[in-house]
Amino acid sequence: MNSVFRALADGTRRQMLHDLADGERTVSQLAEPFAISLAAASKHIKVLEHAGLLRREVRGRTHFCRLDPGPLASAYEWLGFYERFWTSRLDVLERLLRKEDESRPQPSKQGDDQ
Amino acid sequence: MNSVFRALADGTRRQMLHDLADGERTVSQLAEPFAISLAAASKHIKVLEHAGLLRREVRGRTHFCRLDPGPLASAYEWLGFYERFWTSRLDVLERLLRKEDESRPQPSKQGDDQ
DNA sequence: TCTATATTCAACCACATGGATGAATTAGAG
DNA sequence: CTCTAATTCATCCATGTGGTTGAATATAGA
Repeated sequence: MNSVFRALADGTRRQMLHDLADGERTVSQLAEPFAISLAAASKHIKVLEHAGLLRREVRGRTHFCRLDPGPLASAYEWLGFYERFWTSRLDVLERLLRKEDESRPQPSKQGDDQ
Repeated sequence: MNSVFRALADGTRRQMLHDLADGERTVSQLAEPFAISLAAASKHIKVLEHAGLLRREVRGRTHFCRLDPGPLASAYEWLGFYERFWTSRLDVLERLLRKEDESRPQPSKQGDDQ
């Protein structure tokens, strides 16, 4: 779990995952959108691989990567434990009120509700 | 999002969140289960706070912490994008086969499928 | 075989992280 | 006011991270 969340804690790697969601990609293809060296991208890919989020298949001199959703499912499951906290009536009410607050930046007469 | 996943990438902090799921906790209470200094626990709590996962209310000399589920909901939502990958028929089949494989450690005749 | 391509490896650097420890801050309790 | 409790601050340390660069490895192609 540690390595999974750690891997997700970086925008570069999250976008790589997003790219992999469209299908198989080579290391160069994954690196292409970023202004970093291939070696740096290679390290990111290794982090994803170590977290089990990415599987690599070497065909010739090219490394083809594909998404492995297993750890994402585990993370999703872990977070699911807390689902009740953001779907509870109290929390929904609280967020509604906060949203109300944001869309009404004139604190002329706060306290109509609640 | 970075800071949220970063905060979740540590077992100590994940357990703190789990403790907070049972209700309000003080800094000392959150630190108690761990064999680390209060200062170290305080740092963990600050990481959670910075990620927006924890709200702090100072009453007297005691800091009371409670869970803020908002960022967890965001993370959950982010992961939800990939849900189709672990609920697709192909993936379910693949995981079933892998589970079959694990429960049958005699590789006498691999290659029946595929 | 020679060369270009795809990728990793090995150092190196700046900075973040998780921990310890001891002093500082703040506030109840007597 | 003084003592103690709750917490942070400041400093230090070892290790990890994200990045660079240049060399190494391995394969495809002429």
